[in-house]
Amino acid sequence: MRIATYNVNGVNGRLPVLLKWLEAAAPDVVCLQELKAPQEKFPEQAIHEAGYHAIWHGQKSWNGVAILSKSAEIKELRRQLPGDPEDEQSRYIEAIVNNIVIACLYLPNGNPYPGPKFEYKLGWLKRFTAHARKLLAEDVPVVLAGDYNIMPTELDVYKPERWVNDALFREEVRDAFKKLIAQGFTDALRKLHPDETIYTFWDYFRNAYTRNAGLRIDHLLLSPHLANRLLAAGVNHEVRGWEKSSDHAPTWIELADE
DNA sequence: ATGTCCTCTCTTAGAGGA
Repeated sequence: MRIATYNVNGVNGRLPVLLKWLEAAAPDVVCLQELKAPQEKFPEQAIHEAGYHAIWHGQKSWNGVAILSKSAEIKELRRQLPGDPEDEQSRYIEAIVNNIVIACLYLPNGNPYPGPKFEYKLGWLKRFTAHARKLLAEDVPVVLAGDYNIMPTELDVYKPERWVNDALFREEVRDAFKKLIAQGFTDALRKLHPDETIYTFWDYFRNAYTRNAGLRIDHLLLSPHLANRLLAAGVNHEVRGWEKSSDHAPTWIELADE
């Protein structure tokens, strides 16, 4: 079973790229972020015609998350991160697919640092960590997949020294990621490729992709059950080179059948 | 500071976000 996460950066603007990738990679489950589309503008029909069921939580202009599934039923659990009823940003959706809890998240960017956006990011991380702890306590298989907007270590940044005061790499944010992991989650790509340079994002500016000036900010974290089933993990980095591509590349894992 | 590309609007240019 293959599960992928992909920040599409505009689900309608990137629809040809998304469909081309879905056909080529044929993942079983997909978490999408940055739909940048209101609920009613999600390209439901095109996704269905590509062979996928879908649930999504849209928002005008920004954010927006979706879960796609090729064959298995999607049973929605929630479409909001618990802990703040005031939070109206569409950044979280959660469902059961194939007996696995799939949490699809789009963590706040948090720039500029310091400021209210950075504080919002830290608050979101705190709520997310608490919710992830609850999921673990339920003792069910869980994947936390999405755009975390966090480079966990220096290995995940092309030039770490330039990013120390950026909200994607600030110490507070990396510490929060460590705490999340320490609860019992496994960073799937790092487990299988501990020393490799792996990026999932390349800025549109300054030919970042051709220079391979990238960041690893899209992650799939696995509960202990699933970490034992992990067979392979990688990035479809070539997708980033396609015309009219998102600035992210799809990131995936392969799990053994039970 | 800048670069690029998305979406939306007091729309065909500029703002805001990443």
